[in-house]
Amino acid sequence: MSAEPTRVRGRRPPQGDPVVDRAFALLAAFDAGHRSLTLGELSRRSGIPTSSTLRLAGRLMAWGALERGADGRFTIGLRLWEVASLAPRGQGLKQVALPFMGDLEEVTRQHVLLAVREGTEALLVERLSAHQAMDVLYRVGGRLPLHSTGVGLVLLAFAESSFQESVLVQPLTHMPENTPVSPAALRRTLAEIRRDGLATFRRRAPQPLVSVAAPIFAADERVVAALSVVVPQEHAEPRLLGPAVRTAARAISRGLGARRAIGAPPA
Amino acid sequence: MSAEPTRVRGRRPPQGDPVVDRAFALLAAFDAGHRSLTLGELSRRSGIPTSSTLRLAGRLMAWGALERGADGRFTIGLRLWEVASLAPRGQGLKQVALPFMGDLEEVTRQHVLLAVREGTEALLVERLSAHQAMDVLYRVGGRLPLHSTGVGLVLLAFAESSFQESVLVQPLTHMPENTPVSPAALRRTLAEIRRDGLATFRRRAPQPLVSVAAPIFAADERVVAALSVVVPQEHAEPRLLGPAVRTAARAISRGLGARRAIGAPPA
DNA sequence: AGGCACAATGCCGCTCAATGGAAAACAACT
DNA sequence: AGTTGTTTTCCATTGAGCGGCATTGTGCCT
Repeated sequence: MSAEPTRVRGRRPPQGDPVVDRAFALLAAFDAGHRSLTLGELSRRSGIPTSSTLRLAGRLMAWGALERGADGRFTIGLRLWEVASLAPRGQGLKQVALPFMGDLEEVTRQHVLLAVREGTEALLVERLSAHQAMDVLYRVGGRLPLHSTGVGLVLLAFAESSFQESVLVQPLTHMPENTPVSPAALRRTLAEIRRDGLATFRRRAPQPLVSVAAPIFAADERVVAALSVVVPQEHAEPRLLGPAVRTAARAISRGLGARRAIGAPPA
Repeated sequence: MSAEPTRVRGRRPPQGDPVVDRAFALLAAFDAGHRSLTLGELSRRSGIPTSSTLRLAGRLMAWGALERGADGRFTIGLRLWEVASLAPRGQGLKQVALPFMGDLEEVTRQHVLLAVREGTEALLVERLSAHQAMDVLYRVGGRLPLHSTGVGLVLLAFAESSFQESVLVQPLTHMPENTPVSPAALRRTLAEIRRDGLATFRRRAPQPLVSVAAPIFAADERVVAALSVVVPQEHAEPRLLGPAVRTAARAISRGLGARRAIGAPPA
């Protein structure tokens, strides 16, 4: 009966995720270490078959979410950057903060960081660094741990307590040194930060440094971001840095519409 | 015959664009004047029926491309900003340029702009502005005309000649004043810019200002961006600004890997 | 408090856009 | 010319996406 070889081409394969999710999976295949990808890499990293990857990537290119160089490698497109710059917690925040960050940088001549909380990490929204500043730690758009950076501690200290607990439950370590963090000590640190409206974080490795961070309040009186300066240990005069950071943070809060923007305890 | 009311629910409606295009149409519904949208607004601005908009927006939220506030309004999500920050022509460029832009700002105490070409316009990648600087003109992520801004003229002057012609063919006007641009004069201006590696653009309204711009070269020796300072007319000493901008632009080019980065004519 | 307009969400049966394996075209190596 | 890996084209199938409609929620003007 099967004289004819009956083409089995066309049998619809089992499907994966919905199209939209796949499209964004393509975008998520890019990271700091992989800013440009070939079709094959894109396919492997996103887990989508090559042919589907090509079809989808083609659509993303047509819109401008991806670009393709002369060598055939894909990169994130400028059109995506353009709409993404409308993110209130990204560019919107940065726009208000940047001039004040510039002031801080001029005074300290080191690094000035602006970060927000995203999930269980801090996301670096902006960084100003003088030429003569110490080696760079984090890049803009990158993620920082909440429990072992100045900005992270501030964001954690002013987060909802339910979220704090979920973080404190997990085992935490300071990363380059790989030393464990005591939950009790961290709890005490967070209380101090809330009391002072200021966090001071010291790190030994890779270089000894001090980070002084303060919260930034939005119009609804909640903490939306953290501002900090990072200076080398020997350079440090935290007693002088504290007021400077707090003042800048307060100025930014006022720029965001906060009225009673705190930064110091009522008494 | 039609005794039964025969439910016509379910008849598949005529479809619009493919899903992926629609998803990005949702993102494109946001702009500088509309950073947050209700479901209805999002639906109207993207041309997608409400129910479909809700379903799609839900998926975008699950991924983090959109966020929804307590008031039900949608905004661009931070996760999108995060991947978009990997765009080589956006953040990548900015990362190299920022320190040198900072130097320029400190000297001039006014605006420093960094822009790339995107389609027939310039896209503002970064802007530094001192507090005491004159009123702000453009925002980061916004678009500028090629033919009536300093950075735009540089990008146009160093673009492929086929593209230049396509621009020169169209009728152009300087915008706030609404005066027409003479193609012959523009052609001469572009030739001068190529010769000098420097553009000087003056504008009367809304305030008299001078913009001095220089090209930034990438590793392949092509112009990928333009750098400029914008200062008020009375303040201006273009003879001094020129070398400063050119030096900074050259430093950035070198940072991008350009070896023979020009900025002045060979002789 | 009733009526009106608009916004947001839930529901569901129909179909066509999206699907991935196969194979061809292309490239870069021996 | 053979081997290996990447990119692109082709296509028969089918479940994910479709939007009209109904319902509920929310302000605003009588």
